[in-house]
Amino acid sequence: MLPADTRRHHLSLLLQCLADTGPLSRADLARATSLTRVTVSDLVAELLADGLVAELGTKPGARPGKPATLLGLVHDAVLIVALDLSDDTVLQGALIDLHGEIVTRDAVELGSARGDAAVDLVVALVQRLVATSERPVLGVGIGTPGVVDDKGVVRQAPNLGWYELPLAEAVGARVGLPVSISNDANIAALAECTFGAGNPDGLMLVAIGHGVGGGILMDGAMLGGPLLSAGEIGHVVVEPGGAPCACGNRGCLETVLAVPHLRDRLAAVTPDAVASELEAVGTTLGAVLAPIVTTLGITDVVLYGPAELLDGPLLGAVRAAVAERSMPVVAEHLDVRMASLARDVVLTGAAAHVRFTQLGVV
Amino acid sequence: MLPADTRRHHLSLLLQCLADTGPLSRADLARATSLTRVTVSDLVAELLADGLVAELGTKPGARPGKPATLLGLVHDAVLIVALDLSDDTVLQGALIDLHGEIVTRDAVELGSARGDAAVDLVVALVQRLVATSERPVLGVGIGTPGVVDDKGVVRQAPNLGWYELPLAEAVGARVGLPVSISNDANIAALAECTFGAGNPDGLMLVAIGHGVGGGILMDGAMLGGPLLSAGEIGHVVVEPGGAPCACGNRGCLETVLAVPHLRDRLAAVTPDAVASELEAVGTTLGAVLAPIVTTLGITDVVLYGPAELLDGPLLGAVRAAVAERSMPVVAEHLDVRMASLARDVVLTGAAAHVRFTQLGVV
DNA sequence: GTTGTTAGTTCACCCTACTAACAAACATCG
DNA sequence: CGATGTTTGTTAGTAGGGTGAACTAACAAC
Repeated sequence: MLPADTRRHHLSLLLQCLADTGPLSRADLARATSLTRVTVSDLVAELLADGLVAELGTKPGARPGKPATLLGLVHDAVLIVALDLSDDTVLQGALIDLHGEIVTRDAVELGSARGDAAVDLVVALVQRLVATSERPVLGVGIGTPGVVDDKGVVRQAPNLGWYELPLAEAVGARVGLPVSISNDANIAALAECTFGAGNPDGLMLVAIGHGVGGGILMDGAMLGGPLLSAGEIGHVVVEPGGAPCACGNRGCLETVLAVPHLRDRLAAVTPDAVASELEAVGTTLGAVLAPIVTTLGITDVVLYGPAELLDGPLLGAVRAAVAERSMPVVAEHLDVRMASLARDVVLTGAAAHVRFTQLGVV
Repeated sequence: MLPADTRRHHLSLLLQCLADTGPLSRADLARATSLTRVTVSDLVAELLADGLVAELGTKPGARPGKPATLLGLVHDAVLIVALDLSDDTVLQGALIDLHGEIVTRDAVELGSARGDAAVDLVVALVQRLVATSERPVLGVGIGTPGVVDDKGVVRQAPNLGWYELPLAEAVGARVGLPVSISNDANIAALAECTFGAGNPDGLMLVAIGHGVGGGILMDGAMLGGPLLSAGEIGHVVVEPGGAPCACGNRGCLETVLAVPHLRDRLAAVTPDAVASELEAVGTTLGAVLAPIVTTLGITDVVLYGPAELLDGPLLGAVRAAVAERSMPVVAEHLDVRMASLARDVVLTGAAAHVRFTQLGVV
């Protein structure tokens, strides 16, 4: 840690205040951060020079003393390149501003590309988006399926044929920008907390798609764990000795809750039995969630996946099952709901991740 | 954050290196921390002046160049006052050195003291221990039952009659030392990782006594959560509609696993059925742990409580149940065992907490 | 003895944030 | 309307922290 890191930290503090509270004067910032007005002025000057902050005129409201000049975040001063690699066929990309608004979209067919060829596609997509941007690019954020460590090494992502691949380093070297990489579900949880209504002190996102994954934020941080697998709820066994699962075990939650299995199951019953089938699955999920939610004291559980399947009897059953099996205090504070940002959670989460790593803004 | 914090951080880095690796020379420290030799010398001078570090003579091994002088931690340069308030009748205290070795013990009867009277007892015990110490006291660490926030405010501890009590502030003001307070189970988990064999990246401790509590360390940090209740596994419902619990719900894990209930249950069966009873309880606990362990990707589960009940068929059944219901990758890396430090976990954990907050040494 | 290597220190310099003092711009009150 | 008091933001000057360059000290190997 250099003395320059102190300065970066203080710059982050200021940006964080402006992001949380809206426009403030230098004196306001000094009070909020308990830095000196002098220091704040100096730091603000740097942010003004970078264009991240702009003066918005004098503060309204008639009070004695020299009128304050308000400072506000310039949300499109820089843009973030965000990639979502969670789809099997298409790599999604976007340019996103600091408020999480998508400015431009782009995509590339994955085709049969795997391994290095897939990396080439990622780099090409990033470069196209960078070329599109009319503003400086703050960095590149990537959400990928699989296991990713905190240094941007993809430990394994079978869908893309990546094993022990230092993707952040590789992409960073080729595009000349800082690159942040995370697991898609973890990053979706981050998006829910950053741009949605999620509580970063205790939120779990359950991603239901081809498989069942998830991500957890506790005390403001994404959980990783020794295996970098925190949040991976899909392979909790719900039916010992049940249907075999790709993981090697039997009766995993994924064998019941993953979208393909869910659709198969619904197709096998009469239309008027659909609701009760969904409820049964919801109850199963709730029974798995209850120990987790109670033990972690989580307040937000967010489901991410096809609303036509999840947002109805299933969600209701989850709520009921969790409430029945949790400590009352926890159940009172708990909110089980669908993800608020629907389809772009991974993209916006990748942007949030970059915003955090580069600017320190949560 | 002041520039002085940078220095404190660097001092912590050096202490951490010495604690992890054993005696090192200044040049070794410079390499390990990637600070300059100049800076390390300066920092070391400060640590030498404080007595936290001592020169141990020249480094053995014949190599060219000036021989290095080894520096080592002085583990009893300062002592820590640690308190364990988890017992209903006696407040335990100890003086503990930086290695977690107990130097002196002391205790005070709680009697019927509650509220402010209990605080007085705590202060008296601390003052007695401080007076006993032949070395400077680094700080006071307290492990208490109940809910404690990160600022040392006891939100509620019914056993002691404390509600919204700023205990750290109160005790700190009266004894003139920095005070760190945490939940007893959380702090026990910390002890297991600091002085025992626990993995701080993913460990859960389950404390089984009068009630059932717990603490979790993930990614090196104690989990708190929005309700400050992370780890509280006792009130997960294992038998919907089962026996009523103090929490207001029915069929909580605590109604099955808490020591009094466990003893009652064993007393009601014939001696040769004891093992199978314990196994049944162990299986229940394993079923609760499995979703948590799998979803967090935890590698260490530690049981803390009476070994004659836990360390046998019950532990074995927990292992089996968790393994059956978890993802194979997780089960492979998982170790379910008894706490290694037995009866002094809370005391040593409190010491570890102080060591961390005051010196930054994990 | 010479050479090369490693450890630890001295010195001059840069960066950061702070205190003290001040100018600008406003409200309020007699 | 002018004097007074407040608040904002800036301009010095200072103290603390870390760094690179160069130096001394101490040793092995030839």
